[in-house]
Amino acid sequence: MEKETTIYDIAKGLGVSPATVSRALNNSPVVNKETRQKVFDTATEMGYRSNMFASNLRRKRTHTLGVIVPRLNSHFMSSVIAGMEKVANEAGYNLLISQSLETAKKEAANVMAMFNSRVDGLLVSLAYNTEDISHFSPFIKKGIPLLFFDRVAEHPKCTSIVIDNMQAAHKATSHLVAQGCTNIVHITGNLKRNVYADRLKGYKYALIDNELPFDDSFIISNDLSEEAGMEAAGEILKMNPLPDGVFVANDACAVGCMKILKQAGISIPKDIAIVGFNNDPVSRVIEPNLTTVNNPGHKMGEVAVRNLIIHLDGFSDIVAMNTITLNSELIIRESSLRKG
Amino acid sequence: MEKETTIYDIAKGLGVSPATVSRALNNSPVVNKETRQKVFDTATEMGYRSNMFASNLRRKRTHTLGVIVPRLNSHFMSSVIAGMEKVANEAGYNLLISQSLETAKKEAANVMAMFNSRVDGLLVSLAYNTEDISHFSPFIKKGIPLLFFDRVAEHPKCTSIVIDNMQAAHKATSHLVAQGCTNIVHITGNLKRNVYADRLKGYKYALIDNELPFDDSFIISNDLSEEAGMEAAGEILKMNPLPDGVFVANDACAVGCMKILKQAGISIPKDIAIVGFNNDPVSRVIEPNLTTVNNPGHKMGEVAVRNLIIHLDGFSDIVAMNTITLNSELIIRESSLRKG
DNA sequence: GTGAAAGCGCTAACAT
DNA sequence: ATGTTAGCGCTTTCAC
Repeated sequence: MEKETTIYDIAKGLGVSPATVSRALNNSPVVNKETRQKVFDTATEMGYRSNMFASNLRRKRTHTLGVIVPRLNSHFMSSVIAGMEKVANEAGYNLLISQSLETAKKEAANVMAMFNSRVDGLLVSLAYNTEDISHFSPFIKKGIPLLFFDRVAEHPKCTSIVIDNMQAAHKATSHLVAQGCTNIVHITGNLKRNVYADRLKGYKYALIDNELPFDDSFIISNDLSEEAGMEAAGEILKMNPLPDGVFVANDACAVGCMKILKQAGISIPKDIAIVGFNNDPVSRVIEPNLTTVNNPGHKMGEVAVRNLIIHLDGFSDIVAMNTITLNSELIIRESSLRKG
Repeated sequence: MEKETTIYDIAKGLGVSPATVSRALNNSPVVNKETRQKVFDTATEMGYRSNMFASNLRRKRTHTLGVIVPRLNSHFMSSVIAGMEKVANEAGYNLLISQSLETAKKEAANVMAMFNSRVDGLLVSLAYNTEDISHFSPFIKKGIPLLFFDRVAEHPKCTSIVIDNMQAAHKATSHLVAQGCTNIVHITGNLKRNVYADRLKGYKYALIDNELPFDDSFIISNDLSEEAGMEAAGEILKMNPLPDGVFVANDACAVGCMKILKQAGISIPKDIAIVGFNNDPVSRVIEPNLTTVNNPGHKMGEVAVRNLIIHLDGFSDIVAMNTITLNSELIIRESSLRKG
């Protein structure tokens, strides 16, 4: 391994001081244009690369953002990450990504790892079964910005990026009502997570606002996997009378559900109309195409990182803006269209 | 922001030297058992966390692996990343992830960023239009391990992790032949990428081995997006005679193709049998379910990182093992089943 | 088994 | 506009 070039080598080669080289390399406005050009030229020539550790050690900033997500391999999450990476990369930040695999335990371990890696800020979407957020206290105590997205937690010091899940669910359910459904089942996940609790609320209030009865026995709660959707379909088929609409809190589960219903000879949307959530690619492939709520993952990732960086660079009082809500819209497809 | 505890604080509090604290914290065998215990105790008590920059600055290792992928938000890629993250996390390594967005230019920029971040190793899947791999030379020159996966490049100093794309494509095509197809179109991507070149070869040799003619006019080349698949279907519909089989180099494109063919009243698999590639979730949703090749992304990610780490820890001569081939299998579903 | 001290490469006062 | 200097927190010889 050949020796690394340092700013001292450049300084020596150019007959200037290391400080000037450092300033030039960091585009400090005070340094002479010509000097800067010379520094850049010899830096390239000598194969110089900055040593981020030395720099970080001095500056006490890492230019690295931590990201903790439940799982990486869902369409929604990978879109979020893609959006985050884009903005972070453009702003010269790195992303340190880890998955909690939906368990609070691994989430806590990841938080500590992020803490020890001294990330400048942390972006989190909570695991399925996280009960409280005390494991984030090292960040909060130290004043390191902590930002939640999608599956968020309430905390006075933290910003959240979300869509209006309640409103979206309200629209989705009202749409089913408008299509003539009066007997609507809702399939949801762990109600500790805001996204599912809010979607349930939206469903409930939509029924009430449309003067339809709300009944707990019409709520099916599971892990929202495709398999869970197939099982839920089994339950639905046993109901008497058969429901005429199903609002599912994600698309994967909706798809599983539709598969079984179709197998059982149910006509969608004629017998049962279905609405999903997320606008996953499968929603445009399943037949009939699935009505769903577009969940802007890529944008959510962009917004989350942009806000965090603005705050880190000192341009925003993040406390003043505790929740950022992105727009989502209902995408109506054949799975719910019974009229017009 | 309260002051960070350093090893000096621990040393002072304990009446020993910082050197001893450092040794204890790093489990050096020379340090006294009791001293070590005391050090650990006060470290915890004082809320000490190691400063990786100072440590890295001295040790010249980052325990960070760079990953460059074309896009993050495909099922295959996010599975790869999930597998990588799992193994890296367990081994105490961090992952620095960036996307080339399928352009050679951004890929080169990412490579430099990774180089400047001093990753201990680099894992790459090439962009769609990368022509040569000269932009990786900083890594090769410095002897920093460079590992390609899926979309790989030949290089004597680099290991590649792949599936046997040719064999998989051969099986896929032979399967179509076995189902009675004699007129098989192949839709593929940029032939500079090994994955597409090899799949084309497998298709070609399968035809030859089955004594069917190989004809360039049966090759459609595009970017393999769903939209491209829809356009390709248009071309197919213009062919006379109509082909009776289509082997597509990925599932997204196959799905787009199927949508249009079905709209045009073509019966799948009776009129045209279809086989895709990757075993994307959509393949189990499209109707009829798509026959496809399972591409073990999660495993590929695990294997790639595990190999890299073993090499970094000095237990393997990575040069001795230039290509690692994972198993893939043909998953036969209704889209190609015309017999039995 | 432990300590003293040098230095990894960089940045930011402060001085000129 | 540029130079001097003092660390950032850690590891690692070299002594003892």
